[in-house]
Amino acid sequence: MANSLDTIFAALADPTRRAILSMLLEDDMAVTDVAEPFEISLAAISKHLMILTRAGLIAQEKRGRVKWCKLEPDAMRNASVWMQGFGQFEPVNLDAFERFLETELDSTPESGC
Amino acid sequence: MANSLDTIFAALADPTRRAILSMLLEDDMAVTDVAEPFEISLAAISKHLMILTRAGLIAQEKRGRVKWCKLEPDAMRNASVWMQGFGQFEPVNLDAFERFLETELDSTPESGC
DNA sequence: TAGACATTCAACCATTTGGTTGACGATCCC
DNA sequence: GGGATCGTCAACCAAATGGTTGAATGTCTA
Repeated sequence: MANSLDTIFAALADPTRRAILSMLLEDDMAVTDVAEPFEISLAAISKHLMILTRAGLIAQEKRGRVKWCKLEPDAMRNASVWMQGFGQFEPVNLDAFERFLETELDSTPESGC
Repeated sequence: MANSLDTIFAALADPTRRAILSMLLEDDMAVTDVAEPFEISLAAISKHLMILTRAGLIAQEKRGRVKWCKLEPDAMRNASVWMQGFGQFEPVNLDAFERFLETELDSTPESGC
């Protein structure tokens, strides 16, 4: 059920949840900090995080009274691979590839060993 | 509005719609033929096709009384590019990349100039 | 121990979604 | 022209979704 394309794409369909994922791209965050930039209630954010967790897109770990959220790349990769099957019939994706490779090269040194 | 990540991911979240997209990967199809393998009504299929069209994932063209559906790869590529941004912080996607590049190399000669 | 903080639970609400059915507008063909 | 075929529209329905609020749980700290 986690990592199924149904739940992954449904999770990605909401702009709030995509924004949360982008925030987590920078760093792991506590639930309260995730909620801070949004107008909606903390309970609503909690639900969004539950949906992202069930989709396998993030993982939550409780340390003390704080629950930390971090990206879990596998699920997104699964969906990405599925989608790439639809790119095969056109000579596309090369620019995206180049941008990806650049980012890869740029971030490798500072991401450390 | 078409090609927005909201509508694209929402469209991809439904298994029936993903199955339709897979069918269209093989060939363009008329609405009735798209509906044939499914248990649900033709009207329901028509709605699914409308959602896929509004998301920019397919295009529909009416010739005579038959409406032909064909894949429109741009929208999916947009979403795919967005998703690839989440692969950058891990040394992943390389296998998918390799598979893609192989397909790319295989299909380039026959896709012509 | 008491209070503050972090997070979720439970009940509720409005809207959207995915499905149905039946009627309808086009179009093909006899 | 008239019947079959293709597809959508309209009205309806049940379930899911995204939000709210208030109470509850668990944990830190003074």
